[in-house]
Amino acid sequence: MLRIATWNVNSLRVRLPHVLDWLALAKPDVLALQEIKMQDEQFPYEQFQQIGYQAIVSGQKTYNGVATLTRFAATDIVKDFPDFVDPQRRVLAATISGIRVLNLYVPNGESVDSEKYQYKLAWLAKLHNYCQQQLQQHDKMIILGDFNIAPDDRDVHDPTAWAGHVLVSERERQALQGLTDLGLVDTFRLFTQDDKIFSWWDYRGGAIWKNHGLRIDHIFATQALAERAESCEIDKKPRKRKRPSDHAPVIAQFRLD
DNA sequence: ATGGCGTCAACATGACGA
Repeated sequence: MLRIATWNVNSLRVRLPHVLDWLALAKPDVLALQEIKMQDEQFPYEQFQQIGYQAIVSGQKTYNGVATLTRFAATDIVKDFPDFVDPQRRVLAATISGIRVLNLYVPNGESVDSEKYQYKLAWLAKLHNYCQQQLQQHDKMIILGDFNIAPDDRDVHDPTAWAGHVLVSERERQALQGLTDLGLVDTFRLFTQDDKIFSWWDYRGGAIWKNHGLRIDHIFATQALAERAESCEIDKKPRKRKRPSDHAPVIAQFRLD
């Protein structure tokens, strides 16, 4: 059995108590964190070590930064897409228990007419190439993180208001479809076709209490793993605590032999 | 139409996020 989760914590410094509490309750084997907003030297390795997790980190001051906590050894660590020089720390690949685990913080994109949107699309093209290359070497692969893309209108609280905007725009959705075309499966949709289930809610306007959100945090898996998937769920409880991240953790469970 | 909320770096307020 493998329990693996993803959570954009929006500052690990601020959210450390929530992360420690959630690890104790949810007991994942692996937790992919995004937006840790700290450098490697500031990472609280000891506090995770004390509860049985080792950490691999690609940190960055102020913005971005990803880390993967794991109960099992992590090898073959990669922190950049090949041939893509990027000071922004958004990628962390490792092999854990024979599974290639790719932790991602996909760029936000700001708005569809911005430079940052072009960066997002270019970044997603590099991701596609990297996945294609990795899939040739690994039949068991999990790609998880904050994708900053809602796959379809079921994943959007108000599709009319959001139509054409960044996070739901056609070109981003096509990029995500490109991963599906490579054989990667959105594990959440193996278990429910319900609409209005979200992983992110705006801090403003009490969005969590009105369930005004988006499903933008995902756990994709290759077919070899998808057929062993037992669940994929979003845990809203941490989002309802005081001083929360604006994202909730997503956790999937796989049967392994 | 704008800001709405939170974090960071810094010490005022702008950048950034989604």
